[in-house]
Amino acid sequence: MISYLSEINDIKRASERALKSIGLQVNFTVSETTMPSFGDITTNAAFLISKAKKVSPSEAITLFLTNFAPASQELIKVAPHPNGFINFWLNTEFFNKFINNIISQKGFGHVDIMPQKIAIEHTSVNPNKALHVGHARNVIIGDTFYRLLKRLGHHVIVLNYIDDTGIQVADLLIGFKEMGFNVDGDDQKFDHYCGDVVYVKANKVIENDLRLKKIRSNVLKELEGGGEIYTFANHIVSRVVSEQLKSSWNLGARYDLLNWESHFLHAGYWNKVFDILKSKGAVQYISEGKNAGCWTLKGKKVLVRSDGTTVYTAKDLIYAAWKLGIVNDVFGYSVFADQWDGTPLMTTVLNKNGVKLYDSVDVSYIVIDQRQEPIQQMIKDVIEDIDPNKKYKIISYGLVALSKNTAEKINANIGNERFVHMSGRSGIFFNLDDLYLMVKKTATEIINKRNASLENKERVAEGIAVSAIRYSLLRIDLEKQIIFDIDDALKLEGDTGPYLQYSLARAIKIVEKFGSIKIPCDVGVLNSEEERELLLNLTKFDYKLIKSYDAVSLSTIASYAHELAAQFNVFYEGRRVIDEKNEQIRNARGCAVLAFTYIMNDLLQILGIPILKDL
RNA sequence: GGGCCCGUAGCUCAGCAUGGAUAGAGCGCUGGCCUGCGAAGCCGGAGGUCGCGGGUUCAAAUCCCGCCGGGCCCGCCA
Repeated sequence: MISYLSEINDIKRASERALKSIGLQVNFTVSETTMPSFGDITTNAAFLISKAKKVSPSEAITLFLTNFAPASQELIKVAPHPNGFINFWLNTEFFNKFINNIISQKGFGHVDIMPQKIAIEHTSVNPNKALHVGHARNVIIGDTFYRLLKRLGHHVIVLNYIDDTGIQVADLLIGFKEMGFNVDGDDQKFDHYCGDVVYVKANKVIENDLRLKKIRSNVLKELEGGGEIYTFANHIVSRVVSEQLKSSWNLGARYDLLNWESHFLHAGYWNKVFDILKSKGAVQYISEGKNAGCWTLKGKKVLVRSDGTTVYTAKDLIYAAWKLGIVNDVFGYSVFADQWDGTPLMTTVLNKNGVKLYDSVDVSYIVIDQRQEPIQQMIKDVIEDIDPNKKYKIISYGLVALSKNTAEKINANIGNERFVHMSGRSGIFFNLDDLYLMVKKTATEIINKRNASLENKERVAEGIAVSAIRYSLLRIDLEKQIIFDIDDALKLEGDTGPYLQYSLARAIKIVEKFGSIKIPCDVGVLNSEEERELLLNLTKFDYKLIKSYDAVSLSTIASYAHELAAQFNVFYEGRRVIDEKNEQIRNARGCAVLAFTYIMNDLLQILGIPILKDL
């Protein structure tokens, strides 16, 4: 497919040949320009020639150009700038080829990349509580990266790991078993009831009660063993997970498989993994010092305690090894739930009579918050050391905290602090479901004010809520801490998800009213700056996707989508389409608008933003 | 003490991968634009020592070093 990317690559190859024939091998760049007046693509090759050959910039340019012969010469005009840059303009033929391709295949189509088998794990929230806005960041990052991988043509499986044998679940169980909380819940959603009421209270009491602490450690042991308590836990945990899933699904996320910590333990995975670790020399036995009697990673991090039990990191290692096929899969599989997109969500089962489902992958991504990065880094080192053909990739993101204003709204007093970190234990968190309902309510109010006769108001308000929430978390760089503010979250104008939906809706309306477009398109008549900029940016679709993938930067796609939408809006305000008198121009603009709808549609799909024809 | 991340306009953020030519958005403030494809929009104005200092370079918001400020991690917890 011809695109901005294909031309950049062509110019790169041609420049390499040119430099080679001059006798140079230097690290030049071919990149986007900073301003429209500098052309569409630029290279710094002449600077480097000038320096290496000790000639003037203008001589360097001449030297370069006499040896420069791109394959698609007819699509590019070269425009050297006296100060030393060599700029390139993409010409009408290029844009016509691109636009006609998009229109004939109703979209951009295949992106050129080597497909891989990939697993991505995200969400993985302890099953004792509801998802809060911090978890939402994890879900949205994971789901969007999944959508990007999928769009690029990779074979992807989405995993969600349930730690059903941990201390948080144990606390919850004690709340039910020992403290008299009603297992049937009250009238709120079961995950909210467990997290907001039972767990918070149970944890507080247990921490100050020796008897209950003792019971808790027994519960923990029994959970790993799989007795009567485990059956009870299973019942509670499944209900919580089912409710958590509803929250994720609301945001447009989906999964392929649930993995349970208890299944890995009951299937005896640790011994298999431990054997491999020992045989590869990845673990060390410590015979003296404070870690005497323990097995460690890198001689530091304890994996197996002196009493022979394992620490939590061992479970992460088991899971990592299983994902990448370093240990064999012994599970059976069955359907856990049907999802909104029509796909089944599978779960492992311990009796292996189900079909084989999981085929180990070559690359595994895990989405985690920054606090867990060091330990995951250690796991990555160990795993990639054991099998260098496998890749264990970490996507980490900054924590989501609550602004002072937001904390006060959930009755948390934070004194003079500017923000507060969320904590399930102390009851300081902002539940995702609450956020969703609040944004939906605000959207409904706006709809009633501006577009009261709209059909499906409920569905539209939901679509707006999803877009606002997803976009606001995606537009911010992964590394950055987010201080969540509910008032900001309820703003639906400006650089927001609804802005993208709105621009696409406008474009779709034009396409509907336009009538039939004559093909092939000739967009050569669109020579105003705003028209050309729109066309140019459309051609950058695969360039931006690949950049986003390579750098694991979802804000790259978010800003690209925003930029495109803004350019479309400028075009929309400045140029008429349907009632344009000049038939040639009218048709060309119709082509541009149609191509915009295809590309924007694709981008919103990747961002997980619902496409609304009316809002 | 060791390590990781962040610092760009009053506020929230792009830009940094691969150094480049006039640093961009949104919110807020302010002045305009609906008898015309949807005003959740568009156009204009005010607002910037790119945390500070040094270094590399023809060229630094971008790379390197140091410092300051903010956040986080460093358990035989999970």
